[in-house]
Amino acid sequence: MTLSIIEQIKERRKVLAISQESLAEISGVGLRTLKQFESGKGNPTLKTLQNLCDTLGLEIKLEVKSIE
Amino acid sequence: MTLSIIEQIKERRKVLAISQESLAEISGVGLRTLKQFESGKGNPTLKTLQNLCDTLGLEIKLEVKSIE
DNA sequence: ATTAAAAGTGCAGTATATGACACTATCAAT
DNA sequence: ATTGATAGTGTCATATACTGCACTTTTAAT
Repeated sequence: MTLSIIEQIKERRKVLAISQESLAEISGVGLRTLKQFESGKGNPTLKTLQNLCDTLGLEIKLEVKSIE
Repeated sequence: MTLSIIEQIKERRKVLAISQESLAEISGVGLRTLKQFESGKGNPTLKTLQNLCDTLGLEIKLEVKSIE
């Protein structure tokens, strides 16, 4: 059961015990925007994703899919 | 020298020897949109990224950044 | 049961991503 | 030098991402 990108971000935020409000402030992403993602709505841009990931100490990587 | 996400996608397309036009058609991403990305402009949405990655056999992963 | 903090939602304005069309530029071959 | 395929650009219309504000709901604590 692999988590979606958004779910992974949400999990990471919780591991770091940061509120949505704090993450929004630190990352520069609007609180309304963050709330939307975490409640399963929305379709973030790469820039927004990167802002969040940078703040959370996450790295976005592309891997060649293995032939299961 | 780490490549940007977009650059990695471009590289992958070339490895597979697919034209922008083919990739656009297969992935469902507009040709104009794809051209924009590969020429360094634009800020794709996650959905668009995933369409491209799916088609190219790439997987988007989030990793916890190692300390330095 | 109260309370406070955190998370989620409705609405509305602004910015911008997406996409189509037509065009130009570049490249690779003969 | 021509030709054909591929890549890049200008403009514009439409869709939607981003955001703030105000509000409600949920969660977690005493």
